[in-house]
Amino acid sequence: MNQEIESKKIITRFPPSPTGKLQLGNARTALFNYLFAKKNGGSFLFRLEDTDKERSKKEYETDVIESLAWLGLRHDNREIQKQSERVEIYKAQLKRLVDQGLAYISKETELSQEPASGFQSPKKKDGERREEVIRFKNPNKVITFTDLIRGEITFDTTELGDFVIAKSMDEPIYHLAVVIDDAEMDITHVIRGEDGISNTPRQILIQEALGFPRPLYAHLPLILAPDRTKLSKRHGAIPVSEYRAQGYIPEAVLNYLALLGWNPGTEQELFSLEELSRLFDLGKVQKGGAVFDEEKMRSVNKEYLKKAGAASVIPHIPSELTAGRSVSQVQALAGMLLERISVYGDIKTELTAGEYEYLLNDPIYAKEMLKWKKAKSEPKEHLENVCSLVEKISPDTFTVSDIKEAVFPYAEAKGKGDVLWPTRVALSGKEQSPDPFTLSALLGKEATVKRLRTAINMLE
RNA sequence: GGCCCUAUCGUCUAACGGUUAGGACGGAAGCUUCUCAAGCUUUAAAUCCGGGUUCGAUUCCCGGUAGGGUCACCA
Repeated sequence: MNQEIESKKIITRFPPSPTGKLQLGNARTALFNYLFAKKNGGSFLFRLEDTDKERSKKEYETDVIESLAWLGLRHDNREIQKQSERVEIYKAQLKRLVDQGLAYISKETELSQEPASGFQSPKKKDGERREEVIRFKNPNKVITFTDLIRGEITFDTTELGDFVIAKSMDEPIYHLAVVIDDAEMDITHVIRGEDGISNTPRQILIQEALGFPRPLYAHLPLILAPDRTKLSKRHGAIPVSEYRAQGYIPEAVLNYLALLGWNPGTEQELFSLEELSRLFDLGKVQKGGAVFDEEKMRSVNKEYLKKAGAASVIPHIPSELTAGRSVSQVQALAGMLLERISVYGDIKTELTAGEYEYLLNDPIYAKEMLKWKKAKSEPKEHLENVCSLVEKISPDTFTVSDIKEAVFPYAEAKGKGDVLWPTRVALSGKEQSPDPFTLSALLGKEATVKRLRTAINMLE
């Protein structure tokens, strides 16, 4: 059977249900499906599994579609297929099963046919139970399938009992719908999360009853929260759209996600989507779950930020910081910010934390701070001299390099800390800040001179 | 609890049976134009346990232990 699949064009799919925003774990599943298809010259298809009418929402549908587009994972089917629009197809197949005696309409009495076990499902009470459902007639056989990542997996399906495959002839349950959709879309490889392993045997049972070919399966390791349990909406999972809002670069997110559970076997860590599409190999996918590490993702994003350069930062600078500044001042600002952030949104965060207060208002500080702790000389004279050096620079060439050229020789002659520390404090009012040359360029000649004079006056 | 899956530094991971067990993030230390940031250098840190197989096990097999997943008229 596998022979015949291998000769066909490879088709993978990503079938989220619009019952929540697109989470990182789902995004990685989509990515791996995308990469596997591209690597093998196949297609990557997208469909929405919205058979659950109560929980599916338009809002989530939009989020999922937009998040996927933002990440740049384009699917090859033009029209997005929705299960809710295919009820007639499911109905026809359901009817076939019932007619052939492979499924039956079950009158649900007080005693259901759930397999007996000590485990009590806490969600059993959810929703009203129908008086009549369609159950699959379980042939009670042992199913063995090959998982491309884990090898052979065997289940005895007897414990599944006659499971429900539809709430009514018009309302198929997930297991039925996936099997039919995958067959109709000619899906050759089902690549999904590890939590899908236990669904596989019942889906294979349905496939066999319907006479559909069996796709190849690959179950990806889960993405875990720091406590090593599955990342879920109520447990640490953050939607892709949230990372987008925080100012992550989509390629960086994809890059990080690719490395969660996979690596090419080399020490390379930065890849474009094209490179990933070339290098990806299901055989090199990890078996164990991987803890999501936001720090690592931030550091990957920082690498992308560096490649994007200072110019890319400019559109992300809040207007309060750019207001009243010249083009060159804004460029200097972008350069300064680039060194200090990992994602664009950090600018806003740090601004809110007061990190860039000196860019908005004249600093307020105690005059004692003007003296460097290891100073060997008084700061007042140095500030006066620096001020007059600065005043000689043309406001048109008031750049970091020109300012440094004018002031640095003096600082070297008199003691760098003795000169630079008070200058910097006069400009920023802070013990920790960018260097005084950068600060001057950011503030412009007028403000720089004004702040230096204020400091000199404080020392009178 | 039944069934299924998994097991290398704190985290993500490399090592087609033979390596001083490598890299990255994070940590520590140092260097760099005063402080911060950035950068550079150095450094600490791991093969879950017990049996096999083998001249030799991180690697193969078995058992244990631990962790996870799943047990819906959700997907």
